[in-house]
Amino acid sequence: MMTSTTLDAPAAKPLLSWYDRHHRDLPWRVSPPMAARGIKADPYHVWLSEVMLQQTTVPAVKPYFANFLARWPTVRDLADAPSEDVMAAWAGLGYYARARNLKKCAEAVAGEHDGVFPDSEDGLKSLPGIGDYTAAAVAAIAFNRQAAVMDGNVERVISRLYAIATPLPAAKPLMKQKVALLTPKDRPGDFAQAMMDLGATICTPKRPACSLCPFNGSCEALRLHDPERFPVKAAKKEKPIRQGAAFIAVTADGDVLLRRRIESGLLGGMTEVPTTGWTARQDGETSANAAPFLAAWEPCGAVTHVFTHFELRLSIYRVAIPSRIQVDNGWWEPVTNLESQALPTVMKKAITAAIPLAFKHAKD
DNA sequence: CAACCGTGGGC
DNA sequence: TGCCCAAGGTT
Repeated sequence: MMTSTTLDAPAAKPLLSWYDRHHRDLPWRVSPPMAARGIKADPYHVWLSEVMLQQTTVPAVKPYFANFLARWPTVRDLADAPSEDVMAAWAGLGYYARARNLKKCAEAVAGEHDGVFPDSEDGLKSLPGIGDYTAAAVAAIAFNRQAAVMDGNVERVISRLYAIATPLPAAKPLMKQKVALLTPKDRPGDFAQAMMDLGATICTPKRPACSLCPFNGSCEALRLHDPERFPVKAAKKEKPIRQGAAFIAVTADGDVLLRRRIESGLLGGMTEVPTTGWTARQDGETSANAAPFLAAWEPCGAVTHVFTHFELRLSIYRVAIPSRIQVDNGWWEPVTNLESQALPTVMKKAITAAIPLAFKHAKD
């Protein structure tokens, strides 16, 4: 039997054929059988899902996507919504700049584009929160444009197909070239989604199922018997630890003191309980003198929360007072209303440490 | 370009 | 259990 060391160049056809048989059914997706019945993708749905899916898993996005569409069926509805409502609806999904930009983008589309999304990559990329990936994805999926869509999945597939040894992110331009050469004029949206489905279900980071891959006859990494070696990434940096304290004040009526964080930076625009600054460890005392008002603050444990680039250790203090006290930049919210507030996960953890039953599905 | 920016699930 | 990772964008 003859063996060959040369591989056929990958082609889009086998991937699209694989996608027709093995595509995932997702709430925001017009799958091939639906497309065959003449159903078109709604750019608003595509855009909303793509923004939610930035660095976020499909299972995490599904309930948020359904809730957003139920509350704001069109991009104009979202543009007209109060920011507080949008931030509250986004709470728990993370990367809150996405929610702020989502609102700005909806306002731009509604106000400057007659409620119609631009149908070109350039037009889309000029909108808030839409970068290289999302512009290409919306252009391809919603508008059938021959755009080269490259996300983390595609990077992994491409890096393996061509055994690209250059580390990310330096290898991105080369990878994008390869994607552009592979992207077909026909069904570019399905091709993009197929590449992502392939990366999510077959060409996985660990233990890829190469025997099931439509590219297994033309994958250089597989030929080298080491697909997991790709993509090569730069070493990660160590996560520093920061400390602080959080203060949960409750009135006899069951109201909790809340504040709004500034618009920019970490958890920007979200709701919080009063806290100290979060600084690199300053031995022991996490100053209870930074409390929102003078009272007999009682320590009630600690909360650890891991952010993208640091670990936070919050000392929790609580106090029960007879009635509301006027506090600058703060307001009192009934405990029964906390569920509807724009509270990020770390704040729910802090509140739960002081008021165990504050949230119905609170963790211990 | 590198730092910043959340969260939850899987192994 | 700690680490890796998931449909990235902005500054």
